[in-house]
Amino acid sequence: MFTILKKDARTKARSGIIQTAHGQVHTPVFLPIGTKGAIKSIAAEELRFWGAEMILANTYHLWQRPGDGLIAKAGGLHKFMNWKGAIFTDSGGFQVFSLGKMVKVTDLGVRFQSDLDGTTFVLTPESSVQIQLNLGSDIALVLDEFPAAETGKKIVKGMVARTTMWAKRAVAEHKKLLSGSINPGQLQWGIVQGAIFKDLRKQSAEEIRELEFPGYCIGGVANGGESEELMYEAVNFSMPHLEEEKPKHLLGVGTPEQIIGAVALGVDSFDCVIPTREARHGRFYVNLKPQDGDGYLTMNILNEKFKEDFEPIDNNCPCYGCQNYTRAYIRHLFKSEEPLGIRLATMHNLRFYLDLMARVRESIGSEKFAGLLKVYKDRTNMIK
RNA sequence: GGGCGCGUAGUGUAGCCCGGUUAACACGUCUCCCUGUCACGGAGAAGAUCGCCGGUUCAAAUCCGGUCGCGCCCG
Repeated sequence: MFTILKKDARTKARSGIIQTAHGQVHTPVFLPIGTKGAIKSIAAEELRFWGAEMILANTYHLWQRPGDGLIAKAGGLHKFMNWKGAIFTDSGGFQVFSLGKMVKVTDLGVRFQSDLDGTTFVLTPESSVQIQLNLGSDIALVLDEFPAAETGKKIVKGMVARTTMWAKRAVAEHKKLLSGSINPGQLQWGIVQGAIFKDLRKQSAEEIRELEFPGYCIGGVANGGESEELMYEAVNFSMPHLEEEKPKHLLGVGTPEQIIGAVALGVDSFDCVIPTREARHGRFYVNLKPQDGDGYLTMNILNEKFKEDFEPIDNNCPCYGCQNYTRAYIRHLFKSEEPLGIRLATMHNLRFYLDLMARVRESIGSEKFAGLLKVYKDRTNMIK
């Protein structure tokens, strides 16, 4: 169930509410990534306190360890990790594909060797549904297949066809098992593929739309190497063929400017490793000073220029690290490989992303969104 | 006083015996990268007149002499 609250006058941006079995999710929204049932270094309560309403967890990793059976025994992933909000689960396909050469894809599913112990497993559209039902997530994705960057059209066409076929099987399996599962309120969303090809995106969207999912993902845009323009094109090629009143998620995206750009195209939700992974590598996302207006910059705290800088990362940031520690100290933590550095950076970057999305939500329906969009577009142009 | 060993980037070492293009390696330092998270990871760069002086040689970190410093042993 998705309710659109406001629409932007000049762009396709809208704000809304996704109703899940574990509460409301206000869109546009960013989902912090908790691959293995944990946002690295962050407790569920903290994330909740900062206003996060939905996180992404990963079917593949939880299936492999500790196993979806164990999580079902725990009463589902929400209880297991003590997360009171909504959970969005990936199908597991992306991780299997990223394992590399051990993978063999057939119509049945994806066969691969586990990276934990080398055992051969097969992930099928059906088993992906079963695992996600055991996890009890609120939004589950169907298994899909997608190409690496710069794959030929013929191959992509085959992947689109297989994605549709798998989606049909996933729908059937979900219908069969949902009512007896841990979370009977689980929603299943479809995924549009088709890489950068206009007609294939259209075909994929139309075929997936026929299956009457309550929401959609646009996939295959964040596998690296592709330019920002191609990414927006892939979104634009897909959106017109999906119902306006249903929520859309852009898988794996992205930088702040990419997210705002996609919001302007009508996308409602996002997930990305950037804020958390880059935090672990010492990069902080920092808003410009209030007098300088909207926009941001990044700060590599490992840089020598911060060695004797006794100011906070960001004077105007309410996060724990900015309220209590200096750049010099946090740099020291990173240099000394003290885990506290990673934790402070992760907290900071997640708050940056969450606060940015809150500002985006507030701006939609007023003149402000166009201004925000312009600032971030300028930044994109500047970077290019 | 005598004997032996060691002095090579910030640190620790390799190369020396059997001289030969821009002296190698690790850690550290610096910069960049990260897009449905095997990820506190990946890539690149800077940094040494080889303790000092002299000799042999076409050519010396490498061989020879001296010298300084450090360590150990014997008196």
